Amino acid sequence: MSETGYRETLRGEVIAKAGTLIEMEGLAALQARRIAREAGCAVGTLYNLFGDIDGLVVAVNAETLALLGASIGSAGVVLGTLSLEERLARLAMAYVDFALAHQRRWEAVFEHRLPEGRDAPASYLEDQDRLLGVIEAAIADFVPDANGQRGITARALFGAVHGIVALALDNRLGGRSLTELEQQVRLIVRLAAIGITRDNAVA
Amino acid sequence: MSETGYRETLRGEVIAKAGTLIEMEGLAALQARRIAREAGCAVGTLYNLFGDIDGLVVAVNAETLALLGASIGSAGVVLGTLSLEERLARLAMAYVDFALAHQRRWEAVFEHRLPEGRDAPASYLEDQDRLLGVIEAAIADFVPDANGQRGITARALFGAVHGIVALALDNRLGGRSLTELEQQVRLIVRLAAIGITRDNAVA
DNA sequence: TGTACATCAGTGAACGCGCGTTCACTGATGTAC
DNA sequence: TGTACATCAGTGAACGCGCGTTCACTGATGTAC
Repeated sequence: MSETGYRETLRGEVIAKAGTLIEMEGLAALQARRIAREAGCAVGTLYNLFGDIDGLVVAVNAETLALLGASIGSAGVVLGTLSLEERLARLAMAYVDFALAHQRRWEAVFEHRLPEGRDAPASYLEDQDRLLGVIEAAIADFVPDANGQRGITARALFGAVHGIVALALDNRLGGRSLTELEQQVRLIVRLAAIGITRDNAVA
Repeated sequence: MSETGYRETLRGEVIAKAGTLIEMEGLAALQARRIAREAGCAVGTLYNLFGDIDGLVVAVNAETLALLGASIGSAGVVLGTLSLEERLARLAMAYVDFALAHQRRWEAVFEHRLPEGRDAPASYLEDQDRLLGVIEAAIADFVPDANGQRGITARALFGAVHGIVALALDNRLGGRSLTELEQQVRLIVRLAAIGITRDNAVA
């Protein structure tokens, strides 16, 4: 379908440069003049390609989410016949690794706010669903799907790990060091795995 | 010691108005002219009182953290002889209630970044320690303190609940509705409680 | 008590900067004849 | 093939705005004599 013309290429390059810039100096460094200079195009071109700066940020964030999805996805396909705890640990560590490897870029996904009334593109939701799908698949053997229980569990687990990671990244509350981050994630994963197993045994 | 003079009173009023403004319209609405107008003082006065706008934000955030600390603290003192799960649930719901009641104000604590090289006041850390202290006290009967295990557990639990709440507040990832938020928090708390109990029984 | 002076928190018009955004223009490419 | 014209992505100087911040000034309060 889409023969990648010059326009597509340029667009991709700008997104890549913008991603790097965010990764290096954070979302606030993504200014029109700055990214134009670093991507080697004119300021006006950014507006041709992305509408406005928010559009560029959204494009970068979408790519970031897709990268995370791919990362978690690869971790998900090799879970084979592992124990529940080990499955959760693999997925959680994939998330931790991604967040640490793309720290500021990952923060930007949550930091950026669209102006009132404008909302994120559909791909955000799709990537989100794909992510949760991987988790749901990983726990499918252990959690029944009655009443959407499996979905709730997947979301709760994702949120739990996310929270621990987020607090560790800006150590405003909670996390002290990277070792502690890993300890905390492994702990919550172990507790959840035990809890899920016992809970089903009882119920 | 500090007779609350006019200056102290004014300072308190400005912080209160700024808190309300953030609560209503978010951190971005806290502009010098705006807060000066709403607090009924001159722009320059803000600089006399807080040094700069970041100083004002820090003051508001410190107050927010103190309020949360008080809230969790009150929940903590009535745990009596409740089960572990019930204890964790009470604390977690206190957190959820606070975050929902002061949504944008609470987001501001995590949204605001001090300029490079300047760091948050000591009171941030103190409030953080107080918060974790409450959680540690709640789990003390169930988690041994060897190797700082209790502290790790407290942080992990806090982070887990925080993550679920944070994702629910901006529903970019994870949380769909408030009912789901509550379901997820109750679930993670139950799983953790079961996990902690069984883990100790086994180990 | 009255007067002259010092102090200093409070004031707000004005400054300067940096940002997102625009738009008249350029020049490469495609099309018609 | 050659010429004239149309198109349109790309350009970047210039615009305008809104922000944080400053600083010469005001006037209320405290102090000295």
